[in-house]
Amino acid sequence: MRVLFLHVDYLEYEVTGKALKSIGEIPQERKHGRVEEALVCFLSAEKRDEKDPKAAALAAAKNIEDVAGQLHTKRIALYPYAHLSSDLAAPEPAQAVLAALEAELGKRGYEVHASPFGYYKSFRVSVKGHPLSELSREIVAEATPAVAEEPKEMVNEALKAEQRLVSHWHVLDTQGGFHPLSIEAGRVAGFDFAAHDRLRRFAQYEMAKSREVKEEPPHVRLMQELELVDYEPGSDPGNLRYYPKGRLIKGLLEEFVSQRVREYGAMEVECPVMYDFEHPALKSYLNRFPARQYVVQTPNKRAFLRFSACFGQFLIMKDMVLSYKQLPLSLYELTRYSFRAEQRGELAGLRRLRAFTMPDCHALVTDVAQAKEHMMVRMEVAWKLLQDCGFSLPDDFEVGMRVTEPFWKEHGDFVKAYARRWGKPILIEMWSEQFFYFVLKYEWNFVDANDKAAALTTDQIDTENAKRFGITYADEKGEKQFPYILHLSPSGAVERVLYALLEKAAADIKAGKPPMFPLWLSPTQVRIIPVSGDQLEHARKLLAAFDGVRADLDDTNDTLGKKIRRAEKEWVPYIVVVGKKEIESGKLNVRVRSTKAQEEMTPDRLRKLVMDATAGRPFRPLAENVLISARPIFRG
RNA sequence: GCCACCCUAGCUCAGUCGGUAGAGCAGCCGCCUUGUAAGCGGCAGGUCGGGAGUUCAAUUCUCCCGGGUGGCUCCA
Repeated sequence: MRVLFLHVDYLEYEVTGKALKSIGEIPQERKHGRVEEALVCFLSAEKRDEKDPKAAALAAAKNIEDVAGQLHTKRIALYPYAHLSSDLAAPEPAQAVLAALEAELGKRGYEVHASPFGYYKSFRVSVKGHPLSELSREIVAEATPAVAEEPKEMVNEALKAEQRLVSHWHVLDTQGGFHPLSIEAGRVAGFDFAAHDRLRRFAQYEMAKSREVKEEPPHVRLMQELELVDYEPGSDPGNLRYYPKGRLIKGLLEEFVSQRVREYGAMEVECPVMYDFEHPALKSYLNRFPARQYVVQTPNKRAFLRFSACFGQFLIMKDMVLSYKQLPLSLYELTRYSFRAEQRGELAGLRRLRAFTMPDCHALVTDVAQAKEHMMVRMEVAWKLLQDCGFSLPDDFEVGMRVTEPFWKEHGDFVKAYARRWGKPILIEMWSEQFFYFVLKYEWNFVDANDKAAALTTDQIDTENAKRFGITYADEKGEKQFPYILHLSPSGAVERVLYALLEKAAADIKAGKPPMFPLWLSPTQVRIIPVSGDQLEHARKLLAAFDGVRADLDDTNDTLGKKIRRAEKEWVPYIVVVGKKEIESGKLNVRVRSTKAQEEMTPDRLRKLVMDATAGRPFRPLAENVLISARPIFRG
């Protein structure tokens, strides 16, 4: 609510006409009025007052009383005046606020004159002109616990800091060459990008924030058409639904990432999804992490939903008894979910979500030297993992590295070694000082067809949080030391892995190649199609030859062409057609998606082909009924 | 969150200069028994995203809300 206070000799007004069509008639005697020696309050009720008109009226009454007290007047004129605010309440709630305010002031012993709401009025006013006679205030209702309006998001110090952040950009090539970048005429300059177009697009995205394409990301249509993932209007934006086939793929990715991180040596733990705002360490951590939180009201406190696994693992680590002999030491959790209340317009399909699944692995290391060494160990884990998920490295990604100037000066060799290992030039953002809890952070960014970049794998060297959370280890002398902490997400958010796979497939479509998932992720690996109903029984028996393979059977009585088409639209990698010939020969006619060829082979041979190509990856059985005719449609 | 645009059958889309809507595919029923990306016929299917307003009449015009897309901002 906004109020303009005027201490007046007199105020006179006269109704000239209705301002709102919906407003009721008023009696003749209310159509004009005059007050003398009064405190006039021009009032605008605002949107935010609608939630609790009573509380708004109460807060306003308190303010008016405060001002009236200083002016020693008991006479108050309330004058509805819409022009004080650009965010007005709707007429009904506004009238409710004003009525409640009038009643409240009456109760407090004031003589209250209220001019009518919803009418144009002419007025004359004589203002006294002393220092207190003109005054405006913006009044916000105090939140009472029972009806508290929770802030939709928390904007913390880190977010604000990031907005002020000044940084400088460079390209670091594999020979250690360091090229400062600048923006000239909207284009990134300072490095010859001729052989590195995607790095150019990434730098352009990061530095100039300008987009060259303005299209819907192709993965959105694909995720829907393939019945993998879809929007869920019944939830909050950025919280998606997964259909059986999407759940299958996501589940396999989740299992695979976790498997690899355990093999690397991390210990898997599980932590709560919500945390107390008032916990001292968390409170200060929140202010160093640039993210917006979901806020939840528990029965007796306000909590935020985790946006990563960091604090859960830190709270465990602070209670652990640790020796230098045990470091480096890693804890791991696959967070389903991590929550970030991203701004509405930032959400995009699977690229940017409010609820996402992030593998998060924190390693405690003794010092910078061990941090650097161990970061490279983890880099190899992530490298192999993404390769085995179906990506080409380093081709499919661009490194963005953020580093503080002091770290660069002291450990530039490490950064150069990293670029050499990566095998292509990397983009470096350098900060003159340490704004966040890390001194170095890298991300592997997938740059899509629309020149949008999305970070997948990321690791950081954290120099602050051990102190903040009280995490210590005993060194050789038995003295307590604060370790450094590495923050690795080996694959990045699982949803983003799926996003990148779909975007890659979309690029294949554009290039005239058949789009595919890696075999171990294909919802159907082998589709058996009988030529006609006569072969259906034989085809049914054939399923038994594909133990350990996701094989299904098109038992509809559609034509062969139609059944082939259906399988192709589902991206089935191996389509087995069974007719009279095959029954007689005992061989299968296999339509191979990747080569578009038809090949003759035995059932055993095909099974072995699939088993070999998926060895070492997790397996899940079919997500839906083995018979096509028994499957529902989730989405046309 | 801000600015712009979009929302019609399960899906993809027509359409109504304001008089409550149509196609293809999918679904169901029947015929066909199929040789490598859509066989034929019939039936059924809609609070035209939700609410309010203007109007004799709103899917159509206006406003609000929701969902989505693009841009800004921002990130795993």
